[in-house]
Amino acid sequence: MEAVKTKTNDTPRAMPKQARRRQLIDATIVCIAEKGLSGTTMADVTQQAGLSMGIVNLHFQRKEKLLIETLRFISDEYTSGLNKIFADEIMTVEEKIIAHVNFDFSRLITDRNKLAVWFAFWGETKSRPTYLSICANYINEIAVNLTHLFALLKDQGKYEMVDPELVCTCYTALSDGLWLDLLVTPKGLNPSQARAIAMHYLRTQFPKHFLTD
Amino acid sequence: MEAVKTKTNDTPRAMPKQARRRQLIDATIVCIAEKGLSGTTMADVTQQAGLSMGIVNLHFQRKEKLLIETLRFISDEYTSGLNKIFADEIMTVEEKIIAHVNFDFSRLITDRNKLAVWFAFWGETKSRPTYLSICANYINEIAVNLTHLFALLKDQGKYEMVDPELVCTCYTALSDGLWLDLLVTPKGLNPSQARAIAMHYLRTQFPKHFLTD
DNA sequence: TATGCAAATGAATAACTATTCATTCAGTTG
DNA sequence: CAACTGAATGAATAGTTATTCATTTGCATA
Repeated sequence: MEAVKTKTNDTPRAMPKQARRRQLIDATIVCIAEKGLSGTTMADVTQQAGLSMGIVNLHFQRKEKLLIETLRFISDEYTSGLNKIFADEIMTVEEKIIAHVNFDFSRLITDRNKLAVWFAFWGETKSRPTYLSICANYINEIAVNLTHLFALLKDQGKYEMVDPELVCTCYTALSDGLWLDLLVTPKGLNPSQARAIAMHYLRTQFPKHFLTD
Repeated sequence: MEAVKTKTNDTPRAMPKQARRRQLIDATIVCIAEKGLSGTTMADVTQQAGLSMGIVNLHFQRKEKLLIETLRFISDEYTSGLNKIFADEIMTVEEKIIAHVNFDFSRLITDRNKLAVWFAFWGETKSRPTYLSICANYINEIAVNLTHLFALLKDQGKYEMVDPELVCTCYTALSDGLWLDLLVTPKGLNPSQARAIAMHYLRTQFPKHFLTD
């Protein structure tokens, strides 16, 4: 790992608290991606941020809290992106679903550093319920919203045999698996191919829709 | 974590080397599931195995080697199960694919302790190429075999539009995602439901097959 | 430009964990 | 059954990493 500063070159003393916290979270994401969750030390994070040892404890009290805030940051970023789509009042149902897929495989979300953080935490979920509780709410909320969109599309297209809840579970699992693929074997699959696979699945369920790519 | 011995109650001195190694690997799986990869110490593992501190270094030299052997064990278990199916000379193509799916969602594979180990290692893959290299071969081999089965089924059923490679990638990602679901939210999905979702996908690709459940 | 003060530093400390190895132990052999 | 052998033990050691806090720094205000 090169000791490159994650944010700005200089270190203005009076940077707003929030910005410094964000700087440390960014550094943590890079470190987890490069050294793994178990290999990330306080020295690594602070060096990556271009700051001194004590800084994490100053802003987050304990290492564990920094990790939790890092997970929360990534989790919020994902949730809020999707919520914008769900709340939109102009897009059609079909457009919203496409927007959802596009977001899932956008640069923002398929950034390999962030994917590494996601899976690092998922791998520890069984032993640290805190990690799960941070994500549990958003997982459920998204499932409800996405299932609703599929139900609307089912009505619109007279897809008698479609089970919206099943399609939601299947799509969600599929995108999780595709993310894993993007993280683990980046040479094998790129984000736009992953997106195409997700669309392929949706077309099998709603053959009259999603034909425009 | 209760300090329950993973294997036998007694500790026969002259246990074959291989059995003692296996006992330590079993203990490691339990520890990673219960404390996470980053939280698993040598003291945890040896206590879980009901043995003494020095035993891991005696049999594996270093902690890292124990971890690698644990991943290799789980990886081999999966690969060899599938290879038996691929090599079978009696089953039809359709039966082999069903057997593959059944294996993917069998007790042996959906054991939450083992799933926790899988994802713990996936999460560290980007930072530890060794972990990836252990799995890279088998990932590729399985993909080749499974794609071949799909290609055969395509011919048999005259499924003009099916792309076997795409179906393989999609099925693989889907099962990865379903495993993650089983690990993270066991209340939400059980193995037989997960299996049903995988079959649901295959039916959409090969509608004339896989109708018997 | 002096004073106050919160932010930041990093050497020192405390806590933890992997590894070592002299010793003990249990089974085997002559 | 005494001597031998290799497995197993676990206290001691070496190494690593989180956390603390006395001190320094840079900015804001008077």
